[in-house]
Amino acid sequence: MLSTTDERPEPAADPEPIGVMLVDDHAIVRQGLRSVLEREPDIAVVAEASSRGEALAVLERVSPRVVLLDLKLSTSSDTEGLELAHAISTGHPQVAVLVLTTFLDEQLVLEAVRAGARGYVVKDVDTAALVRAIHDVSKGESAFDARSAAAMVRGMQAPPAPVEPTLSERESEVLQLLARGLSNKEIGKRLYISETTAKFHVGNILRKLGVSGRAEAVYEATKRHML
Amino acid sequence: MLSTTDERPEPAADPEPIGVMLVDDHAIVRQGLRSVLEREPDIAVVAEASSRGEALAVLERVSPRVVLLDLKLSTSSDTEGLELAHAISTGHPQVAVLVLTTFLDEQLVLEAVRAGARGYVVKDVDTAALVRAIHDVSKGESAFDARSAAAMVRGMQAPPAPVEPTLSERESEVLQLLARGLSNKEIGKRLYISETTAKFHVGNILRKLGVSGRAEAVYEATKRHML
DNA sequence: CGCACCCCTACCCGTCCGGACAGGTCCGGC
DNA sequence: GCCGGACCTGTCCGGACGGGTAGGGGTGCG
Repeated sequence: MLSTTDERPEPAADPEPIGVMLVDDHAIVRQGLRSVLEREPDIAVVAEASSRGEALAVLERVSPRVVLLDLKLSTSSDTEGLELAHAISTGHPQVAVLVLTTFLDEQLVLEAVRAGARGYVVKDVDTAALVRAIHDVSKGESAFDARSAAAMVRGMQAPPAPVEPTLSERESEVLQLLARGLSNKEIGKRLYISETTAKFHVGNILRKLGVSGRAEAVYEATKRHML
Repeated sequence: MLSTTDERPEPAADPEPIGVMLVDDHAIVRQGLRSVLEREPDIAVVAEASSRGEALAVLERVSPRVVLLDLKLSTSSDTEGLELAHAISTGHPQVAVLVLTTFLDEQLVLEAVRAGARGYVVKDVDTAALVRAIHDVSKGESAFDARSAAAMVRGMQAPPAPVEPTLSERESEVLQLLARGLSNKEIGKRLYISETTAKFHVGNILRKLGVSGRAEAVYEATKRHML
């Protein structure tokens, strides 16, 4: 490689900067991250993407060492980011996925790891921590900020009841109506089934959610993003 | 007409840059915004704050023309940002509050305006739009990106039932317990009141929320960020 | 002083809920 | 073919729920 390009006064670092790709659907966030990272001599932002499809398309052409993925569980599609993380880490195993997110969701840290993420950093941290995390994952190590790591540990050692109950198709429908305050009779009418059947489904929902009443069911379902 | 004391020497290029203060509890976001804005010759980031208290304290010393306020309804304290917006716009009327947020919440746009915000921009927009918004509010105009404006219009012309019901202190407590599935009897026991009284409060909650049952109450309360 | 508002309590009553029985039909997989 | 699962239906019953009516207390305001 003929490094005829530029004569840096810095003889030490950057034999080759770490190529980073930014994935976030917010242009301003991407811009901000780019500005922050461009100050680092050994980091180069080599690509950006604002969606799942775009990210995967770009990865066919360029191969960054690190993908900085903003997992915003904001816009309803809670799992979209996780799917993308999984798609990247399976399809491009040489690329390290570093999840950057706004909130610390204990559950989400675990799911991110399962989806192949090599690190999880909450946006709350200072710039230095983010840069450190990028360095870490680029070297094949994992990188979790203190709180994420703690959340992960807590999640790991609490496996007694992690099994997310799976509602059947019908039960999900009933749950929707249940949340809007419909009585069993009304649910039955709406779904063209008898009140008895509606009660049957409601009972199953309560059992699966581990709750003892409709109100609590709505509360739990909300927390688990089932509504 | 606010063209007051200051005599501009140069009508042309930056006689004085627009002083902007950043309020966001995420250091990375602040850093990113600062980087973006520093590229604008006629904008100067003159202060930062990461919390309500800090912001108000800083405003005692410096007087930016624009406060860029990140209203993240993420961390539970949904109204904290709104309170800050209100505090700033009442205590420092010469300061324009420009709300910058991650999500477009129809309700929140209206509340922000009521709280005195002069503009509302979703982070999703490109940098140029943000810069334009800062210019606009600094000139005393209002600035809303297309979607926020649309949301505001929709909200405005739908005033038949916009009156947010206000729950009393006690009712809020009852609502919390209600959502966790407690029965009237249990609520009474927990709050050291009789079951009858618990029923009384629950009834008032249902009436104020305009719903007909506990389940629906939880659903509505969740939607209105009351839990 | 009324008046409004919030908080607390009691009784009645019809409805609904949730659980426990006890069945039935389909369907796909071992 | 048998088994499990999802889906559907019924009956019984004690308790919870929601609405109504009718009071008690306290605070703060004009």
